Amino acid sequence: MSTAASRRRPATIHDVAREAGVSRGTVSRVLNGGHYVSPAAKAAVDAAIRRTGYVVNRHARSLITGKSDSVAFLLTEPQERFFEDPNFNVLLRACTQALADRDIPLILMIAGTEDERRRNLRYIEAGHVDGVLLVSSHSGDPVVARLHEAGVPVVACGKPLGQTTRVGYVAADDRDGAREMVRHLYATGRRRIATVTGPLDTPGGVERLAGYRETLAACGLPADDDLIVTGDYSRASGAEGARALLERAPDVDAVFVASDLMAQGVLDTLARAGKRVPEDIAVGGFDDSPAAHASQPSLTTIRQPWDRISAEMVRTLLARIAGEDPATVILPTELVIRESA
Amino acid sequence: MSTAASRRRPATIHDVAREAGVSRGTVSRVLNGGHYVSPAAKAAVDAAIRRTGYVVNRHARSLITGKSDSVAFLLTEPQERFFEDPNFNVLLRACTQALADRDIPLILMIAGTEDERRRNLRYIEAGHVDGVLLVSSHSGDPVVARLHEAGVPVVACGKPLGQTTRVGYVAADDRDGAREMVRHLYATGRRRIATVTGPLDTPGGVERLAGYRETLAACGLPADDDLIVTGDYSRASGAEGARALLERAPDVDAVFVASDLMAQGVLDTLARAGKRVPEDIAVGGFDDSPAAHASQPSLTTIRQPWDRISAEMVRTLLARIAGEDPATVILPTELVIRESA
DNA sequence: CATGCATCTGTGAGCGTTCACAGTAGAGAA
DNA sequence: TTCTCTACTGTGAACGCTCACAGATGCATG
Repeated sequence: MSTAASRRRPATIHDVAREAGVSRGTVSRVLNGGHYVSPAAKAAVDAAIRRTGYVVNRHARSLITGKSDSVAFLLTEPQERFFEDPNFNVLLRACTQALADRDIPLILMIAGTEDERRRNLRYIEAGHVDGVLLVSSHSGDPVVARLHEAGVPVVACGKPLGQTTRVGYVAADDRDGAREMVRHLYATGRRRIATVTGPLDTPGGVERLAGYRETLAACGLPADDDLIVTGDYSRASGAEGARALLERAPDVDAVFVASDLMAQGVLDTLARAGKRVPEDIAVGGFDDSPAAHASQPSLTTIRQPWDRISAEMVRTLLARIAGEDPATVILPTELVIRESA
Repeated sequence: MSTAASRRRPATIHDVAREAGVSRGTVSRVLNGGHYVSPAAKAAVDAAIRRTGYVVNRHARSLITGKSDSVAFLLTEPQERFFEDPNFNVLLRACTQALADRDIPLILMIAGTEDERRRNLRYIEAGHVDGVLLVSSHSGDPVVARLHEAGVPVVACGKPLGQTTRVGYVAADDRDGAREMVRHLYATGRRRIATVTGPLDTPGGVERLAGYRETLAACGLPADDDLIVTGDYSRASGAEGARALLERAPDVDAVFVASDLMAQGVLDTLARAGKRVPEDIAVGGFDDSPAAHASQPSLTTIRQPWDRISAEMVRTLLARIAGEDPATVILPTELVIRESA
């Protein structure tokens, strides 16, 4: 009677029901938690599922439940940033896996251009995904507001700046990480501590600068605008920033750089200027990217807990989808001491 | 009468039909190409769609067509490789965009462990995607055979080694790229040309080594096994390979390294050994990764046309889904001359 | 005037699920 | 006994769409 699953026509819930000698409803109940099903029926259904190789048709299910059982990973960044920043990779991978653990596929969306943004929003607003993991660090991003308006659950990576709507997000404690690094530089005897910041329309740029300022004040060091230059997270801007710093304040003995990539640029410039690191100038980075321990000298930096960030993003997004209020999660960073400071 | 799309209940094809004063069938025909529809009806439907904000429910469509209108991007690689190799990023992004142009969502799947592999295969075999973009460089990958057996259209990135089944793939011309690099080294006067290969169970490892050998022979240089060391694409293995090379053949004047990342390792070792690049030893890489022009000295390398590779992968996969036979596409590489050779 | 053909349109059926509801059986309480 | 409650099971009706088919129209052809 029973036959193995045919490649041609995949087994349906009907086939399973017939095979198990029960009704569709019972099979469906087994599929959805197994409540109100007798042990005997459940066993029969399980066996029938195994025999037929049945896999639920998600389209049919989604059609009636109205849920898609999938979420979007939406990246609204200019192209370069995506490639230069290794954090995105870690984040993407960890989110994919955290979702896979719950059997939820991740749909990757990249909105670099206005046109792509429109297309992706259309897709999302049509209800084709249950929620959105948003990676978008720039302030005033209209996507956040649009999604909120459409009633789509969203969890952002990093605090979305300049938003009037309340949106859940998960972030590392940028400010405290910066504090910790500057405290470390101070503790190792540095007294003229400069900084190369990130763009000031990103949370990382703003918060890390704030942590730097706070700690300088707390240590009793004077605030000096000559010690602050603004970068854009690129290696080139780090190199440029270090040049400016050396010119404006030749007596600097430490630089807190708001990203490892920029720190590479800083190291380039310092090497070219004949400064020894860390003997003449200590350099502290941020991110603990793979480049951090590959650089010469290896980089003392602040590790962001990307695995936990991803896990929390997925967890809070699913909670949001289940009806909970937007949540904010701030995760602690960790100082990683290597050669450069 | 007509009202804007309600956030609560999205417009259905019924709403559009009523709004346009036609039947569901006509609306459906407009949606699917507009054949056998009078201009007047089409205009009315288009207007109604715009007014209602209608977006097709893909689940309902998929339920009846049996197609999901989505494809999977399946990565079956050990974790490290994914992060270290910038090519994956380029590939992933370009594929996402090429698919987005055709309004097809990309579902990202990562199968690092056996468990993940099983889960992803189950999902794919259930027919939840129409096809698979496969990134898996190791030979004898059982995934290829499984997918083929399940009748799922597949296009691989790079030639799948050790497969008995015929599977379509898109690849750069590794062998010719290697030839070109070795020819370049020869043309600039080098006569003791060594190589650090990739793993020999990957197409890149095999083909680039073959190109190296061919060109040596074509140039009338003797084949010397002391000049060949095998790496694993990691920076560390490049450093290790260079050490072995310097010991076994102290007179080498050039190294063709099968990846930029390994070439970084080679440069590290050479610098430590006091060798000048390119004066004492020329170094040629492969990939043209971002690191190639960031290294000291910048790396002469072979560029793989990742944008075209992605575009071709998507194109051939869609053709395969449409019923065409598996296709093989080989794309030309390009020599990029910088400081190291 | 019938016939054929191409173009256009509406209708019913059905894709594979879940959900609400009705119904059954058995156990315990009144 | 009879009633109520709980645990379990089956059945129709959707969900929103496409597809096959039947029908209608207009126009050229025999």
